[in-house]
Amino acid sequence: MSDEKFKKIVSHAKEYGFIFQSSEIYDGLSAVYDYGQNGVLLKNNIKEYWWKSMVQLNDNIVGIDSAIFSHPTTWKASGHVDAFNDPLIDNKDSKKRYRADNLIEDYLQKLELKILKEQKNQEKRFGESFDKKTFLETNPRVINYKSKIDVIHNRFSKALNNDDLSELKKIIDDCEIVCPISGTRNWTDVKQFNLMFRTQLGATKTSSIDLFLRPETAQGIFLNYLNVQKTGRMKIPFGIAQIGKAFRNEIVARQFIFRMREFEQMEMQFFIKPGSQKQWYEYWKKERLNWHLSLGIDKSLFRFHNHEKLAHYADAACDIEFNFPFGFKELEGIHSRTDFDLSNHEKYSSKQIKYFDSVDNSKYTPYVLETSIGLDRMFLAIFTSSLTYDKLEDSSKRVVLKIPSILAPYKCAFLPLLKKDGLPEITKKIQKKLKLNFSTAYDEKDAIGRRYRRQDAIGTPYCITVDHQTVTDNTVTIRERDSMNQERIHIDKLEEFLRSSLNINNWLLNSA
RNA sequence: GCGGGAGUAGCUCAGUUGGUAGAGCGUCAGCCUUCCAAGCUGAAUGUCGCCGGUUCGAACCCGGUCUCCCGCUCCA
Repeated sequence: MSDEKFKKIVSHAKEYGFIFQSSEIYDGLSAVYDYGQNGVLLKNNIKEYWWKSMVQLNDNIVGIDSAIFSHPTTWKASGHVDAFNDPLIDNKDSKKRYRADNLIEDYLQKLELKILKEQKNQEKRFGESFDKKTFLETNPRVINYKSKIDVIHNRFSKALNNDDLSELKKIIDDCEIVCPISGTRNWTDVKQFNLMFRTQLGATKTSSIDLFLRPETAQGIFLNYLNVQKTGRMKIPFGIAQIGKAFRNEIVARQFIFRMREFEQMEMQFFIKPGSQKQWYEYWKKERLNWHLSLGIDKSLFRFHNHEKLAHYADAACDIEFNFPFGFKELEGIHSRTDFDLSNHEKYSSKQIKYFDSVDNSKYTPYVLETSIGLDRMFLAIFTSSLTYDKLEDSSKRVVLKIPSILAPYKCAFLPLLKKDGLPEITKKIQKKLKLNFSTAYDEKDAIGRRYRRQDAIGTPYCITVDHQTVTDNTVTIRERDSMNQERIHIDKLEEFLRSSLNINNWLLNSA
């Protein structure tokens, strides 16, 4: 059902020049998409709206644009070399895939539980005379389990350190680990999945070093923390914002532009005093939701989702989820990243990354509060929630992209009512005065009603139509996209009209 | 990666048992029209996802491959 809607969204995005599959003439590239002539305008407008709300309206937030390449040690310090490296194994009967390391860990945990069970049984039997220590040291079954755990654990950590995949498989075989679903031991080989893209810096083989394309933009901010803090004379609390591309070799990338291999993030790292993270976490949760609501999108399409399993760097984390056609999914993440990143970079670089707080003469590694929104997901959220099929009174239909007008690719379209009597020339003259300050479109082909519908389909909020009356009194009609209402207005008042209704800061202030 | 479904014009799709492709909408040129896609005239557009095989002959049958969708799996 929402399948249908999703299909329509994808085809509308293509038909009207918003999103094309990348390299389509060569059959495309999996999970890579290009933004078309209208898509790029919408995308840029989203960026601008975010950037202004973050950098321009907050005195204590500055922006940077860091390189996609960074020193390879960055990803060791960040934990991505470890965390983004998964050994996976499939069960051929149940067709389920597991992380090989998780299977072994689960197995080890089961052995521990067995020991505990033995211990509890004995406790029940002997009551107060039960001596835990001697029991654990002398009970033959416990000793057996323990030595088993030791052996497996040793082999396991060795295999992990050496990236020995066949040893992992062997451990799974030796331990007779079965698939929880099928109950069989019919496993494939263990395969290594690295979620980071590799590339080389340097033109010749001998002089080149291996690099990763960044899997998140955040590290570029952490690497520049000292530079920005010192040169910008920044005082905690302060933030660094960035918009940029990130790359992940997702095992399965799906759902149109929701999960792409190359994607763009808009994120802000807010540096704070240790201990204040809870307060700032709540602050940014509220702030970020308000930002979304300021665009006028239905409140019920958003919800918070708290992470139960936290990432390796976080002490609290939640997502702002959006109700996409395929359900509520992450749109933006708000993470309390502690001092994990900065202190690790401190460790790996042997450079001191500290802040001297002259308020209380303390010196500390700042904590970090992150807000990170997927630009492509934001695009998709706007696009899917805006695409509507109106039924008009005369039972005809129209397709309208009811996007927030400040995000629209074109703010207005200039349409001569007829393609004669000098109307096109007058129209172009009026447009010329406004096109410097506003993104505008011009169309003179076909009946006026058809042209209105064309603009509806790409979300143009206003159509300005020039007719014969314009020639005599310099007035034009402004037709509004959603209501289809028309109003006559003098051409000298056009700019003021557009300015007031499309003022970004008004939108932002409305949310505050 | 596994299982299921799909790929024919810009979009949505038709194509009977194999005989080298059509429709609607859209697009383009023009006519007509003083305001909400539906009037008139004319036109363009596809190596039927790609490669190979079977066949006298393949959009259709077979194999491989790429891509998309759904479900698993994964998701700093």
